[in-house]
Amino acid sequence: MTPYTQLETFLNQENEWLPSLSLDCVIFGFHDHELKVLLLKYRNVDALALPGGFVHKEESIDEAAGRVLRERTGLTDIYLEQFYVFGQKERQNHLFNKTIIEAQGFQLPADHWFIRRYVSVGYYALVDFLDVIPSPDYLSDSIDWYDVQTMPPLLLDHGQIVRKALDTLRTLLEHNPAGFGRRAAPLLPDTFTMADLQRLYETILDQKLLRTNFQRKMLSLKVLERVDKKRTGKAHKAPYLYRFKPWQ
Amino acid sequence: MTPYTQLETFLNQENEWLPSLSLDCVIFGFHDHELKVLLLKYRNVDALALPGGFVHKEESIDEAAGRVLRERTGLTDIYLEQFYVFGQKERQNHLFNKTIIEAQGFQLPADHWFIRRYVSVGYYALVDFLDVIPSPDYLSDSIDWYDVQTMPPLLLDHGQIVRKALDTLRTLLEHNPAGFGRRAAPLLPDTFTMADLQRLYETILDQKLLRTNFQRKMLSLKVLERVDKKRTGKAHKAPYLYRFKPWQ
DNA sequence: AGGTATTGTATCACAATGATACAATATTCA
DNA sequence: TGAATATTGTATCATTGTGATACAATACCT
Repeated sequence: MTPYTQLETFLNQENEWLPSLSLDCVIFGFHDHELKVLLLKYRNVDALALPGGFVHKEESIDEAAGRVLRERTGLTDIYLEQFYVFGQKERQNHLFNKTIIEAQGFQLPADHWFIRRYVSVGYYALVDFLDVIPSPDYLSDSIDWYDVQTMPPLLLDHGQIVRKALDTLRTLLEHNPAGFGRRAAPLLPDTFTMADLQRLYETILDQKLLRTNFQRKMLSLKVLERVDKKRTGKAHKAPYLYRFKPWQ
Repeated sequence: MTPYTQLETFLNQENEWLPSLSLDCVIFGFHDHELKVLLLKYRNVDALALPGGFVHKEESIDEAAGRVLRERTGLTDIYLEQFYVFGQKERQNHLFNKTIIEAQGFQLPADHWFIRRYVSVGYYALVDFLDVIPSPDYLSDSIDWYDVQTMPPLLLDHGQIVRKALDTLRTLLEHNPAGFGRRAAPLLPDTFTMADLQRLYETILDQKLLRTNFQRKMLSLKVLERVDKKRTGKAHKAPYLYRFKPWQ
């Protein structure tokens, strides 16, 4: 099917979806000491946006979020969590949707379902950066990882949505570091050093932590398992490697 | 307007609302050392349900929640917070809605907007028990306060919604007692004793707290202001009265 | 006027945390 | 080859926060 007919098919699928409800996924990865988020760029539209989607009439919103994540990343069985509903009347996603469709050469009638007002449920996911092979769909030019700290301004309220997701992550990490540690497992390689883990925490919290106390704290949580010595070619004492213990 | 025509008008208002989106309000009050929640009973239907509503096409979901609260309690400027979205496909609110309408003697066509699937945003509010004069509307028999601990089973997933709201309150109270203290102001009279405050905390947390440590903790938060001596007729040492300090 | 139940505060032990010190060590480089 | 280097693992000290207990103060009752 050509992109053009795919799009046409999509635009005729009004009855597939629950009206006025959408969802946006903030998909976090970690690489090169940077917290990354998966963003896509629509054809002929300049700014970046979150991957999002709609809810089938016969699926729960959690299932819909899992499906969107799978469609975008190919990943299954990923921890996904709803964190907020964005329902400002000024969201103007209808203008945004009109723009990305018209950039493809289509004209939409004023009451087309795709350019109505949507209330959007925000979900975030923590995924393994290396497992994701981003591949753009028929609406988008590209889908890629961007550093959360330095990403360009996003379309609509998507910048706010990313910030809220980050806030949620921070709260989780401050109030329930053990729970976070487990869910954060995909963000790190199978085994990692304490310094790796600390960099992840520092990136999310956006603050420096005292190395020695961080180590003490992490070990006291009993969620890490010491593996071996790292011996790779660094000119210092070789650090221990750790992995997350299996659940419970 | 008679209840009958009011209901008829309402059932014709499909275009007023955002489709597939509803909201439910968990309105908490505190009285007689019990945490209460406002529940309504629909005419000719036995079980209890949360007051809920829909979102106007020209209002944000937060505004809609404020409006629903105002319609039910007459209260304005109340702290309201979104705490979760309930989007299971098995929610079956359509069956529930069908039941409460047919209990009024109406027959609805199978595709009527009121008996479609809804995804519901949960909001909670903390209000002054004494300020609320519950008055039932044309769909409901009664609206009244029920003790959270002993309330009867609720319709649909409304029991789960109340529990989730309580969980959110608990988390707030454990991780941010100062922030909670401020928002909880409507739950207590203008001035109150430390024992009153402790009973509120114990009720929400559903656990006993050590009196002396509770007092120390609360005073350390710097959100309370000591007022006077209580002299009312209790056969003990008169406790101090406190009030919440104005914000910041 | 003494008894009673409750309240306000002090204190002790212990756990958690911030901060600093220092020895151990894998590699590099003189 | 062996000292230099940067980092790592652990110990320790001071401070703060918390659970638990003790006790004096006091408003009202009888």
